[in-house]
Parts: sequence; structure tokens; C-alpha cells
Amino acid sequence: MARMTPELTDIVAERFRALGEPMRIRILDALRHRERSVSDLVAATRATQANVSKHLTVLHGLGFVARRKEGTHAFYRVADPDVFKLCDLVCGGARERVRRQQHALRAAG
Amino acid sequence: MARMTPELTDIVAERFRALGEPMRIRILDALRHRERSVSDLVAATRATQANVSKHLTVLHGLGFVARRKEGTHAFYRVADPDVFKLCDLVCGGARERVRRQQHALRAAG
DNA sequence: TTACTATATGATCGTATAGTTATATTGTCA
DNA sequence: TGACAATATAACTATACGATCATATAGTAA
Repeated sequence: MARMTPELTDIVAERFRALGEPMRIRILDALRHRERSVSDLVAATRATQANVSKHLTVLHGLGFVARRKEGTHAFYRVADPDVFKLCDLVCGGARERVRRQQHALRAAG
Repeated sequence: MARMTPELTDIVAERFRALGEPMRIRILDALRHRERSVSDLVAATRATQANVSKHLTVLHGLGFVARRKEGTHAFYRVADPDVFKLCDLVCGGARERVRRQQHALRAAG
């Protein structure tokens, strides 16, 4: 396979960086099974409304979530199902690391 | 599935954040098919030696790459094969977004 | 209209970190 | 030993960005 172009590496990094904030992961996790309003997400994450709204703007700008307006409410849902595949993969790597560390500790102890 | 714990969201975000830098993506891309020494990577990425070394420290600290010393050289290789699955997934999302935008432009134009 | 609710956004601040420079460390060879 | 090469790291600067506060915008209801 050919090397990635600098443009592509920038795009890839931008998308990873958007997922690289704990609060945004919590928001996506809260959206795993159903859409939620902003105020729902504020309650679920215990963050301020402005903070949640700004994180949603980032996720929406990159197409990770979609928005539906209804009256004064805005309902967000996950628009890119690969998000959870990404989280599962990265979780798996984390679990594997913990497992190896524990194995090394047992061998040393 | 249960909600993620705050600890887990932090770990997941930390790993995504490590992948959220263009230079680190370039380094991983350069390691896609073979291990490389630090000076190889300096030449491949056109960054300074100190800069490449620091990025490698981050990637190594999270287990994304492994190190092998040989004389004064240090050879790095990808330790977590999921890295490229992650990149492919995030690339796919990017491509899908571009495709939809072009479709919308054609429909509007 | 006024009052209230839900959401988005601009201004500001503090912190985290990428990049650079200089230096330390380690290994090789004469 | 000294000189050199490869890598790692400490100190510093500049910038990006997350969090907060205040305010703007939009919808609803009286």
C-alpha cells in the first residue's frame, strides 16, 4: 500500500483528536443506544450546558453525530456507526496492555 | 451494554489523543511495513531528531510501538496491529463524509 | 408584548503539549 | 583514552484548546 499523503494524515489525526477528549467520549457513550437532547446530555455528563454544546459542535462538524431540532430542543444521535468500532478497538488495545502488565508483574513477583 | 466508567473513558480518550497528531500518524505510517531506526524516521518525516524521539516516546508509552536496541541504533516497530484498523476505520469515515458532501453539491448544483 | 426555556456562541483564562535548542547518555571505533 | 554517531531528555516558547461566564438566538406560553 502507498504511503499516506500529508493531507490524509492531517485528516486522520483531526478525527482522532476529536475522539481524544474524555468528555466527548462520555457524550458518545451516552448516545450509544438512543438519541438525546442537549439537556439530557448535560445531566448525563454533569458538565455545563455551554461545555456540552461546544463538544457537540465539534462532533457534529466532523460528522460523528447528527442533529434533529424539535421546538426549542436539539436531539443528537450518532451518525457514524464506526465510532463504536473505534472505541472497541482502542479499548481492546488498552485491555491487552493491562493484561500483559499483570502477567509481567506475576512473573516478577 | 453498560455505560463506560469515567476511568475507561479517560483511558480511551488518552489513546485516541495519542493518535490525534499528524506527526505521529506519519511515523506510524512509515512503520506500516517494516521496522525503522529513529534516523530513518527523521528522514521519512523531515522532522527534527528530538521531535521524532519525543513522539516515539509517547507511542511507546502507550504500547502502540515496540523498541529494539542494536548498538547505538533504536529500531521501532508497530506493536499493536489494531492501529491500522483504527486508521482505516477513521479514513473510511472521512471518505464517506467527502462522498456525501459531493453528492449534496451535485444535487444542489 | 413580556417572561421563560433550550441551545448556541463569543470572550476570557488556564493548562497541556508540539516544536526547538541544547545537552546528556550510550555505544563504537581509532 | 578521545572523538564521533545515534538517541533520549531537559528547558523553553508558542500555540491550541477545554472550561467557564456572559450573552445571543430561537421557540413557547401567558
